[in-house]
Amino acid sequence: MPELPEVETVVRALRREVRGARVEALRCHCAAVVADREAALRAALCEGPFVEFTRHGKYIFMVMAGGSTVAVHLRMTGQLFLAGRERPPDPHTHLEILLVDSRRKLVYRDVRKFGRFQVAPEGAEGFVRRKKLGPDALAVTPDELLGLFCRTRRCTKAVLLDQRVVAGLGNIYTDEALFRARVAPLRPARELSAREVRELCGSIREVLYAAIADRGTTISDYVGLEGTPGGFQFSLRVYGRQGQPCARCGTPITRTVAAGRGTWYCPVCQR
DNA sequence: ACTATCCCCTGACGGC
DNA sequence: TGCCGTCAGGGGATAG
Repeated sequence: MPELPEVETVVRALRREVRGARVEALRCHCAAVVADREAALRAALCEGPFVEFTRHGKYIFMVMAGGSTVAVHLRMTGQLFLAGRERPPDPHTHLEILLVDSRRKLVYRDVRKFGRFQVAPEGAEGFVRRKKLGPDALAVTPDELLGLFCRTRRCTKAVLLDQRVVAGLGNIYTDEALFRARVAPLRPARELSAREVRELCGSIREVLYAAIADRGTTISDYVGLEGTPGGFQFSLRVYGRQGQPCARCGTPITRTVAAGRGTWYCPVCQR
């Protein structure tokens, strides 16, 4: 499931490979993945070349020369990759963005169809405000986290998954950051000391940068813009590792449910 | 205002 | 073998 490191990997590749390209045509095979009318998305994408690609949390923003912005969210199983024009669309291919002066196309594939392309008339910053997204997980400060942590009754994991608190963390990196900071996922957020919140904030940044360096995590569906999987799945210390020994103390990793999500942690190291 | 729950969608998996 | 029920999960909608 694409979280911040996977989205950042795609955005960096889009900048490198697609910035400056002009859209020749949009083929839509499934209306469900377009939040607006298909014609509105087509008008935005075809109005001029891609000027820039940006990201906030798990959202990708495609900024067009004409001033339009398109927000893309990959949700659970969305894939955005470049392919040769001759590649036939399979049943899970929902959008094809044909690029001018190139034999390539930008393909959107999504088994579960949870992902969305959405025109953002107010631009990226306005979109972030409208969705009430918190600061990006790579930019959030300990003070910002502390301010929200002491105002809630929820457990720490639930708070970290809340995109209005901090944007970009999903189930995998929340568990991994909590492990690195030695904080138990079910601890009420308001009980964390300022020192623990600082530690957690640092752990979030560390694990996200480490995952970006490995081009993200591929558990099942994620691929980068070139269609290749990430490599960070081999460096996960708790996520999905029920029964396997903790890397720090050897205690078997425990699985529980927090905030309705499968949650893995070390019952000894994490307090 | 805050929090929990349901829903979308499809593939994987377990039970019989 | 094959059928059917259950589960997974991000975020929006809805209900307490």
